[in-house]
Amino acid sequence: MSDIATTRKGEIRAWVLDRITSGALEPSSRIPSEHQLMALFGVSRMTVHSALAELAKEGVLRRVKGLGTFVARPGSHLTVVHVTDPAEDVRARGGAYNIELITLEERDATDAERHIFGMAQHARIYHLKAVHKSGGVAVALEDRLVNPTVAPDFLKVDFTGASAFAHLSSCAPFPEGGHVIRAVQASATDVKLLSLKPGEPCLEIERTTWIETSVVTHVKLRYPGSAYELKGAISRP
Amino acid sequence: MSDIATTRKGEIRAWVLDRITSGALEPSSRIPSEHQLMALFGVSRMTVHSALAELAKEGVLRRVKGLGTFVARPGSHLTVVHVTDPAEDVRARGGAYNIELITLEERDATDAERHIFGMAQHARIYHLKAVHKSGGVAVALEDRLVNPTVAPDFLKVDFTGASAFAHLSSCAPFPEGGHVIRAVQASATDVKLLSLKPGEPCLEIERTTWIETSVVTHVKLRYPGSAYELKGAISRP
DNA sequence: CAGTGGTCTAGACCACACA
DNA sequence: GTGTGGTCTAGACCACTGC
Repeated sequence: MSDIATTRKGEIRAWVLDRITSGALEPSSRIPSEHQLMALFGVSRMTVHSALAELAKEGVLRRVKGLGTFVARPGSHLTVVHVTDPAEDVRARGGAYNIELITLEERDATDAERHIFGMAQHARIYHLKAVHKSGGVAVALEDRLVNPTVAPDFLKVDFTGASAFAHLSSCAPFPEGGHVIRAVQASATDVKLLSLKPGEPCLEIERTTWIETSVVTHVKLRYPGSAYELKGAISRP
Repeated sequence: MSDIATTRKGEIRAWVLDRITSGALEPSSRIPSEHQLMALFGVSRMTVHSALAELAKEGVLRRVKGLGTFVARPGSHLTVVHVTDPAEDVRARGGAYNIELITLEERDATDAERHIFGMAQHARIYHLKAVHKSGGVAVALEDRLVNPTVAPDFLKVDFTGASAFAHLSSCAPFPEGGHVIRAVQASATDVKLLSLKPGEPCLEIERTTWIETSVVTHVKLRYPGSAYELKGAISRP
């Protein structure tokens, strides 16, 4: 038995999950229909539906209208990482945060940048480049492009107090996006700005976020490999 | 307007999301109660509840019994990565997959390993170390510990056909777990086994999964930084 | 056609927070 | 107490699948 099921919905959830983990229900096999579970548990159909819909949303089941409910193929678990804000990271660890601005400007977007943002020719763009420091020690290098349409006040932000991340979160809360995580060798610039040893590995996170159809921001964060790890959980939320 | 809302639930979702993204609803502010939205949209309470519960599960809203429904604080987006199986990765890319076993044994667990697995003294453990190859080229180094209690047949698996990941997925589907992603410098062993240039950065993924209270497996995967990226999406699922 | 899941209704009882 | 969200019921109509 897995959960302490106090509700009828919880009972059904637990029943299904137990039968999967115990092997009684194989991947891709069909589970009883809502009507059958209704009779089995003596509950209304809405209750059964709610339990199964929840499990489907969590990726445990796959439901097909007109066909039935099936155990999802495992093999592609979901790993969740909290998207990080270097400024918050430092503060959460109790460090004395400060930022060293390298670039903060409005300029013409390059072809590649216009492509990322889906902008027309001669579009303008905001560009921030900065080093985040904890107690004077560099912990991350941020290189960020911002869409002026979405965050018109970006250049006026006082980055010593509010981070770019926080400001953009208020302009465009709950964005969608994509990201790439990779290990790279530190460039000469990285070595200088992050005070690294030459050739030291860095963890790079490249992230593009958008809301509706407007790309909000594109950012590359580079962390010293020796001092930074990305932690997360594997879950069915 | 954000979604093409064809259902009443979708209408309510879209209404709430629009009012958040447009700034009409600030973070932490209260949104109308289920009864108020019921009257506003002319729908039953279950429909309103379903829409709001969904948004709460996605992290957009925070609901407190007896108090009300509030806009969640943004600032901690969720990034989702698909947990990867090197064997599946290679096959998905159309490469000719093969595996080179380095170690596959049952042995006494070390103190550190017993601590990870929560095992008693003198416990036994399975240990797999292998290089995954695509068309003869090394793409990943796997170093895996397995709990014999959960996967007693692990040593009998034919790893040329089924991957460790797939076998464990069938023993313990939908596990929970945690993981750490980091950039490391290739060790001498890595250089040899993965045919790297000395000092080349590697992406390392360390993952521990468990089901109920049993730790199932602990694995370290090491990828050449020049050839591997971890991609994912930022989302409210 | 019968069976399935997706959605919706108009009620209900409960546990909780606040005044 | 009132108002809130969490859960549940016993129906209903619909769109879809496979036969």
